[in-house]
Amino acid sequence: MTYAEFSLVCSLIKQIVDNVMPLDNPTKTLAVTTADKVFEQIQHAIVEGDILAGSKISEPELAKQYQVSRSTLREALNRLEKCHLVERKPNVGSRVVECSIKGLLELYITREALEGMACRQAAENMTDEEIVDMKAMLSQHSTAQDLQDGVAYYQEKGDLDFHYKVILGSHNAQLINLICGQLYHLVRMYRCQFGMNSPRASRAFSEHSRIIEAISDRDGELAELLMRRHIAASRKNIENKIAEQNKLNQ
Amino acid sequence: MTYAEFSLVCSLIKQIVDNVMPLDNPTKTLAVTTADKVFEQIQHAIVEGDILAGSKISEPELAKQYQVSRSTLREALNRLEKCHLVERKPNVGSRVVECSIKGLLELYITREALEGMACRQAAENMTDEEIVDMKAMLSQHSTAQDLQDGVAYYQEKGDLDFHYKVILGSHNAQLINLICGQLYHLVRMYRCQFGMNSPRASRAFSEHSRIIEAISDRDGELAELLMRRHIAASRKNIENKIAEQNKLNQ
DNA sequence: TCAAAGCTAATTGTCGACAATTATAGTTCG
DNA sequence: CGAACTATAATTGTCGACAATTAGCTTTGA
Repeated sequence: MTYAEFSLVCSLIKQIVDNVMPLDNPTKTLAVTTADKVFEQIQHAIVEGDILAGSKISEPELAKQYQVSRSTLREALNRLEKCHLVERKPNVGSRVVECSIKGLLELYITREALEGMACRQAAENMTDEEIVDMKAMLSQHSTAQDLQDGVAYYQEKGDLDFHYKVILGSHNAQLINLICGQLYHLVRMYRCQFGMNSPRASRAFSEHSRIIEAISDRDGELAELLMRRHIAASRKNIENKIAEQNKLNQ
Repeated sequence: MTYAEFSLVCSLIKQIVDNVMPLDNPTKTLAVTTADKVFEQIQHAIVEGDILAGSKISEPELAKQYQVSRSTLREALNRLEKCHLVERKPNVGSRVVECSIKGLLELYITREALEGMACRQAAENMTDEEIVDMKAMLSQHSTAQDLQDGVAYYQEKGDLDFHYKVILGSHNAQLINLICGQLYHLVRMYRCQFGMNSPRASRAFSEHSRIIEAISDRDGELAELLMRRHIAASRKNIENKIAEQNKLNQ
């Protein structure tokens, strides 16, 4: 196999992977144990609403459904609990987390705090290569409208890619773990369940580019401010939609 | 039993509990299952360094030591993983988390972000009763120097009480869970292992009272700013100490 | 002598069964 | 008729054993 052929195969594989599970974390480690695989399957099912939010989880039933023993399933449930997708009460059982408006707003408040700080840290700690890479990604996204099919999909992916790159750029393991490993599963769940493929795309793009500029200037304070505004704008956008809907219902 | 007697007993019980496990979270739910109890015991052992940081955990050994089956011990390990006190690699095993200076600083950066936001939310969401309660606590701490024994102890407890009250005052379940349920176990671990009964007590006290003032004025922006400075000051204090020690070693 | 391969021992992951707790349905009493 | 109690069924927690994987040591070959 020539190197050119090898590269082609690699890019094809990457494309397939991106399409099959495009919204997964960059922190995700590939599942080696069966509990891991079951965890991922249930995670997808919860995020996409195949298992209803707020519903009770029957251990024997799910174990049978996924063809594993109850111990293995419990192991999977433990990981789901770690990323706040299920809650467990001792001697009572597990429930899928509920999606409430209050919960959604609390999540955005928390994101504002954490990602704001991550952005400040990114301005301080990102390598020059990482910054170049991020600029390249952004300019690629700006010319990506010719990808006719699945525009909303690519918008969401573009947004996530940007945020992930900033978070990883903080080089702060604590922040990375909290945001990518825990919060973002919930974010994705809310996006799926509330059908939030936000129509803020164009504005978000210009906000993204200003944030990158601040990071590139190594201006941590500005970078944090802009990221917080960016997330707060999303939150207010949601609040407005809710207020609108309430007005219609009255 | 008269009501007066009942009250006396209650206060005595509270005092005992406070002394036995004074530094525990307000979010802690009492252990009902044996896995819970084992979890708490190992947690204490890790935080206080009885189980060395960075050391490998042998499941069979610990199971025998705590007189439980390996499944139960694994359940406990899962909860320890949830509060970032142990890390697990599939098919390899669990290790107690390492205490590094980098990790400590990352932890404080994260606290700054989260507690800063919690403080802003507290200014917006705390009830008047909660504010009164917090002011009372502060004035009690200011006159508590007559508690001769264990000054450092009471200083630490006072500091934690203050922070807990602010965090709970945010009324944001996400923030409360992240900070109290996860970060603070690590904070306590670092405090124990690095012997950090900070000598910033007097300055910290005045900082606390200014924060409460801002909350009382419902000035969220100022409250956040002051809390972030308060935590950043702790961090810088640590950084200075480390720099000092490095100079001595050279 | 050093590196690599193979083997043994120990550790982790998974399973099914039993014990303890909780939920449910039926019954009885006021 | 409704509320409280009781007995049964179902679910969760815990246990010990087996399978799969990894680590350490010995052996073999260059």
